[in-house]
Amino acid sequence: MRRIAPDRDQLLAIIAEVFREHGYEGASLALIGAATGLGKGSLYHFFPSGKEEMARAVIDNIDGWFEDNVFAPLHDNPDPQAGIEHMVAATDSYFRSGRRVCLIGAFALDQSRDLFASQIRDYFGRWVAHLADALARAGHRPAEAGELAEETVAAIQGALTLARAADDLDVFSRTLRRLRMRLGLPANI
Amino acid sequence: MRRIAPDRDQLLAIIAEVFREHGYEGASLALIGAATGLGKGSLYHFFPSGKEEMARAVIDNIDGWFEDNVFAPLHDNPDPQAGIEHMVAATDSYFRSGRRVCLIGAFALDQSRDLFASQIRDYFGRWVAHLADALARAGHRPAEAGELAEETVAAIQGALTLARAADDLDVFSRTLRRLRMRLGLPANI
DNA sequence: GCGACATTGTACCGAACGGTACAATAAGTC
DNA sequence: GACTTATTGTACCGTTCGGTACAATGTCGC
Repeated sequence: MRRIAPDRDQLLAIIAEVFREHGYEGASLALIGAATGLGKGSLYHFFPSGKEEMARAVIDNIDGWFEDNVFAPLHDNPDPQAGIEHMVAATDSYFRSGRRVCLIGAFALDQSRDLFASQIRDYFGRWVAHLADALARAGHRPAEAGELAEETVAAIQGALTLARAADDLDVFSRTLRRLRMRLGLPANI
Repeated sequence: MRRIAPDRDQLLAIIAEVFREHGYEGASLALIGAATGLGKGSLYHFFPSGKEEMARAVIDNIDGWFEDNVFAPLHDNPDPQAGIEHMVAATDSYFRSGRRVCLIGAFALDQSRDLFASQIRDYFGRWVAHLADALARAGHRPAEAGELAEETVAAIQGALTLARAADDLDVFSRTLRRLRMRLGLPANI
């Protein structure tokens, strides 16, 4: 019964890639069908409310990944520095060193933000909050920790945009290197 | 006869706003027609190659505005600090303190980047190059100036994304304040 | 085997898409 | 006035859009 669960993760990953590459409007059901190998019958079986439900599920899935691999380590690791280190590494890995774009960031920019406003706000809000918390525990003053957290998350988003605009992956790795320094992490791991 | 878009610059500004809000795919000719008050006959009269030509003209128009109001001051002002100050003010003004999104940045994220790749790369490349030049003239070591310029442009893009995601304009103004400090500008003007 | 449910392919819908054709009208210019 | 060009409205094109209907097939417990 529940064995669709592991498959569902793969399915959502494929659909996410289509949304990532084409945006919400540009990701047609034809593209999604071609990428997943599923016809409309199957797609509407798994997502009865159609494209919007697919996008919502994709965002939830990404949010869950970040919750497990980024936010929770930031919050749970008794050593805040180690948690932050983990965040940087997971971020680099997730965005494939700049090859991948942030789907939720891309959604935030156009009209589709209105559809998913609360999910988008929640995702970025939790990222900033958990990072600020870890920075505060690492010794930063609370106000400074909040600003540095916001600056860090924004820098990652901006680096993804700029890396894709310039078609130069080094933009992203340079940004992570600078952030690492600013966050008080050792230069190399 | 009352014209809604008397001159080309105003027309392009209106079309730009539609692309900004809906993205390239989402900006339908119906939306563009409604926003400009022009029917398809007029739109195809001014832009014979259709939507792609409209987008290209809009990007050129934005690029030209930045050339005149941001890049040239950075390059021409004999006082590099004053040029950088001008850039920050013009940027704040152009993006309406975070209310507006960067159309070219948004285009860079999805599939439409492929259509406009060279224009997008050029825009950001010149922004970074001119800012780096001004920073070098202001006393930064060349390598450091390049990194700081890249960091600054990326931070602006990221702040626009985050401000819209969080629906909080303060994100943008806080970012500009931090950038101002890092760029060696006085805290207040 | 059976029945129950999960999954799929396919044909179809109305609406919207980008784009074209072209005649009607407006605006100069002489 | 007439001639020329710029601009516009409208009807239309083929295609694709997101979405629906539903019968056929697969998969499972029993």
